[in-house]
Amino acid sequence: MRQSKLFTKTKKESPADEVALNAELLIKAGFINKEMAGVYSFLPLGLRVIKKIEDIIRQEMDAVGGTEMRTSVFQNKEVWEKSNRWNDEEVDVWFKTTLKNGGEVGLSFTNEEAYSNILKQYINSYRDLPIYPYDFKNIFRNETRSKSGILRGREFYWKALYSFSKNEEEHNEFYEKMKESYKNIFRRAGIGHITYMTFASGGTFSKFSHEFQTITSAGEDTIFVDENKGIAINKEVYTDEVLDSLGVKKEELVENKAIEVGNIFSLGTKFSKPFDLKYKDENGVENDVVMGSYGIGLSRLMGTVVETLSDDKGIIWPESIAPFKVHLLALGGDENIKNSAEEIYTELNNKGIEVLFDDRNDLSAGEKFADADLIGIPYRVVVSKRSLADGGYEVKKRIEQTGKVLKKEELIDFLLTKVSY
RNA sequence: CGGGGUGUAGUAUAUCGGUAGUAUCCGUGUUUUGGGAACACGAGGGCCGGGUUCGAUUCCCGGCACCCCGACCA
Repeated sequence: MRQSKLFTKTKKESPADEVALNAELLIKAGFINKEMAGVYSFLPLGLRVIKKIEDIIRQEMDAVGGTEMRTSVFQNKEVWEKSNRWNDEEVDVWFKTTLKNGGEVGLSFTNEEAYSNILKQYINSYRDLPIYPYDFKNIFRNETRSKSGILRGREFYWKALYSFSKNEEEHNEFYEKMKESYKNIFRRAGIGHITYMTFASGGTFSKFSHEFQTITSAGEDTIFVDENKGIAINKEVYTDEVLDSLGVKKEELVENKAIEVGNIFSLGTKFSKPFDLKYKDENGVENDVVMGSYGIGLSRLMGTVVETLSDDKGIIWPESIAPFKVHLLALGGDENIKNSAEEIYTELNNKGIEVLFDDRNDLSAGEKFADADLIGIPYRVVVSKRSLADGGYEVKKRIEQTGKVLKKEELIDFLLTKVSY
């Protein structure tokens, strides 16, 4: 993509109405636009990041047998009355509105009811199970206080998968798979090293739920990390009894602030009962379906990455979710430079490498460098009088201070080298 | 929802009961091009409603919006 066609521009000044680092950097760099408290639009660069994250999650969900679908945002009152969650006393984050004919509808704040209601028609026999439908969608929560930029919005983008299993054993087997799946996702998104599977309160049907908590001072939760075991315990279940049952020692735990980027939860029959989700087994006997829920906030994950990976110049995107792999800068207006830049731009595109090409005229080198640092694309390639005199193109990683000059073929080889996540 | 704070050009800010200033951004022109270039000219502003006052952006009251702390949640 040519930067001359990218309508967003970077800002020098930090927004006055944001304190959160993620919002500050994402707004300055032109990834998001604030609409109101807790509500952000995703601009071209921001949407590319969201899509990259979505692709990673989709791959991992499909790998465990997930089937993607899309539930509606408008929610039917009658469906939610079955689980007694239409009630404002039970759920205080509903956005509700009224139809012309006087009927009420709500905007999705979670998906258990929608899935249970839909799957009711399709689950009859043991042959129909297990199944793992999931979707990506915008979720609406009327938070009393949204905060921290895109870490906690009133509208946010998430993935939710629900597992429908024949029994506890089958459920548990899948649940364990999802633990690994989630670890893969956060590793691939570039925050695996600071993200811990965290034991949290479980509800009626299991002792624990599992949260995936990323260490950051911007976090809302307090967790106790056991570095050796690679796990953590949420403050909400931090008791001697729990520590004993997990076999961890208090003196080996380190307290940290963290943000919950995902969670997995055993639901048991909490929803299959009210929705009458049953199946006949091989003997013709009716059994309750056993459910689980598995959520990830994609917009929150994006914010978490920014919150944890940046320097004083701007964002440092992990290659896996960066809006582009390469930021190509043409410095100066010589025909030689322009032609060389156009040439490499075309070749990289042909090789399938995503390039943001700063082809803007009349901008100083310093301004292009500053923009590149702020936007945070992993590889910066410079074409200039100097680079051409040195025999080619200067490539520098965002995380490194100095680059090197490569010939065209060397550069292409270098950029084509696969990085594994 | 309790507590605290803030509302001034697109953005970030200053001052002031009496013509609202600066930077950036934007437009035009000339000169620039390896770390947010220089000069000149130009365009652009007081959240809403009420009150006090000769006069309110400033003081008072109400509202709304936004931020932070707490409570609550992916």
